Amino acid sequence: MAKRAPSNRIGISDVAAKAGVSLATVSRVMNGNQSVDPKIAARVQSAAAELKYQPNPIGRNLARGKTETIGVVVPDLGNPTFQTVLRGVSRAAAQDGYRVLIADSSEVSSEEAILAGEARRRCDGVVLCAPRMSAAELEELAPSLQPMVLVNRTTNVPNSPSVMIDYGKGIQDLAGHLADLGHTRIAYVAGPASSASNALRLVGLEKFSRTHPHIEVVHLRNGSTFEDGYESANDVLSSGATGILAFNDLTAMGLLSSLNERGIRVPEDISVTGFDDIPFARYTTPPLTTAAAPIMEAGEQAWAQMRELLFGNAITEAVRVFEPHIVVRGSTGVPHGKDSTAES
Amino acid sequence: MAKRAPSNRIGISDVAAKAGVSLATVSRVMNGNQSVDPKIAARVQSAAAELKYQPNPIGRNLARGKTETIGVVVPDLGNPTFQTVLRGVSRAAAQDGYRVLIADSSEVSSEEAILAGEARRRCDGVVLCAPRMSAAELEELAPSLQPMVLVNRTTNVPNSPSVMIDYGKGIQDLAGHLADLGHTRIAYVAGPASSASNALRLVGLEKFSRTHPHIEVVHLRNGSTFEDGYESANDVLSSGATGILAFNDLTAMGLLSSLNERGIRVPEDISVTGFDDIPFARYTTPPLTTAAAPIMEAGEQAWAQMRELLFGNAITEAVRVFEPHIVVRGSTGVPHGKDSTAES
DNA sequence: ATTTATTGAGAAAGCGTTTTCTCAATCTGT
DNA sequence: ACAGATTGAGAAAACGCTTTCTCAATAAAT
Repeated sequence: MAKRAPSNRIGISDVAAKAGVSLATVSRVMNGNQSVDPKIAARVQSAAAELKYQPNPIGRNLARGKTETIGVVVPDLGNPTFQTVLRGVSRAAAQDGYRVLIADSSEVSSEEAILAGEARRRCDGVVLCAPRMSAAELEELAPSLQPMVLVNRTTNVPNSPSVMIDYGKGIQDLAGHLADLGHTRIAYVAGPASSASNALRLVGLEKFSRTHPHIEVVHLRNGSTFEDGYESANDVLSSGATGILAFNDLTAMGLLSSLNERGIRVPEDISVTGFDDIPFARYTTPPLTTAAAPIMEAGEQAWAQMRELLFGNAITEAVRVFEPHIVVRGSTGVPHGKDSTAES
Repeated sequence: MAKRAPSNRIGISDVAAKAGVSLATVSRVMNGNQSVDPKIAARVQSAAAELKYQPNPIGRNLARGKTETIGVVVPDLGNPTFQTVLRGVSRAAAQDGYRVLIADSSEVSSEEAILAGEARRRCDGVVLCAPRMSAAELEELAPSLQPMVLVNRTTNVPNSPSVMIDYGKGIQDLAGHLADLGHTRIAYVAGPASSASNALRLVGLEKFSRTHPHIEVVHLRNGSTFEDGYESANDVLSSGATGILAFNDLTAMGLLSSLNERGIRVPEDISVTGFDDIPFARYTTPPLTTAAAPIMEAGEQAWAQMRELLFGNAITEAVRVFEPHIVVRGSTGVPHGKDSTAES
């Protein structure tokens, strides 16, 4: 791009001309550099104001070698979890004057690495949500993405902090809640096998079983949608469990719906819990006991980690863990036959 | 930024050196310029590949005067509507190799104009969702934002296309559906007064009343949340209407919940409709009759409009309107006393 | 075989800033 | 008053590319 187009946009040189100073001085004034005579500074300021001069960020980016923008890579912008992470990151970053570029791989995981790389080149750093990416691929990719922070997974690549939701702890707490109520046979209606957060729940249940040997935990395969939950009813009933841990709120609602149609009372006959505390969880009949994951906070912390990487002195190597907190509503209660809560 | 930091990142000059050609040639090869000897091109390609050279988009942006990025300004990233618009824009733009920078004003409407301007300077164009901005302010802002496309509002500033959801048509169709079922007294439980889409619904109802003079339409003030819907039950019942048009699915669900508690049967005693067709609308009891707004399509079309502005030959001045389509489920039926549908 | 058209690649001028370098002018201390 | 320390502003180099300009080397035409 050479001498074409007289570039109507007004630039730093226009201001310099109007104020009768050099480009360098204008730049200094615009950046609040102190080493400039207040008188001249004022002259530049007013010239800039009169011309409504706005520095061109692109030129600035090149000169400074940074964009004040970070990329957020998500596998699916339609997924409420990632929407919320995105929102948390965006809000927190905005506080520090940073913007967010989105890279939605639309579930095409083969594109993920490329997309992340492109985003990284345009930005000062990347927040990566890539639950399905293999550990090996991540390990290879991570160094080229730094500064990078991971969401809901970790890697042992140096200088790659993470924020995590402790799904294992959440499911443990829910199981504990059912145990406290007196349930002795609990069923976990699992999510998709490929889901990383499902794996974390399984680890949590493992731990639960070890600390509660007298409680039977049966595992049922299932999915993550309302329909999956609906269709799990047969398995649930034949499992003989009185307390059901659904994979998430959606499947819990599906299950609730099916149980309701069959005339099975919740929580009198069967207790049901969800996970996530989506907005509608409180409006089901009965309102759903669930574990609320502080996803937005996680997003905000992802920015905090990124900020550490960008301007931090200390070498951050942290994994910040967020624990879901359970919210008890009407879908859980004392199992049939018992008539008093048994607090542990 | 002068001679500091030997800039470890490999650049175009490294490739040029390795391939034994000039920078210009490397650039030409990287951009698929035909006027380069295939032999040399191959040499450059392999040099680039060996060095894993990736062009720096920032330098490229400056040289080309464009970023292949568009900004999407939304008033609240937590609002499902804007999330969906964002997703639609992002997906469609990605098809053409464009990325999206998000600018969330977090409901601070005083910041909206500034944010939009900043986004514009970093991007090649802006998709603006600013339902609350005054027409005057928009008119003043619009020229400085172009190329710009508006979502769910219009302006008479030249070259400022829009995509719109026709909320008026949607509510008319829902009212028409109730009329067809035989309802003669219909209540509209309005949304927030400040809401632009509420205003559009009112206009639609106006039109409906004109074409259906024999049907009474009463207006009730209300809000946009589940709770608002729940609390509207008294007004609804005392209105004497048998068909209720709730502002949206959320308020409809609140109303449904309250009616259910009072033992009022839906749709036998009262028919209820929502608006939006949120994912849970199909899972209420009874499943909710509602109007589905094709928001994601609108987002996709917003990109289509933007593309026209960016590379289009014709001067686009279009307003693209998307009509909601009603989806009839179990929450509407023939009013008490009638026993057959009366098709119009 | 000589002139003209064509292809192809290098040199260099941007793109709009920031920042280093440089040097004149003003200030300090004695 | 004079050498040395400061302050302050302009000139120019960078940032990493793209693209025009220019010109040598071929191919085509007479």
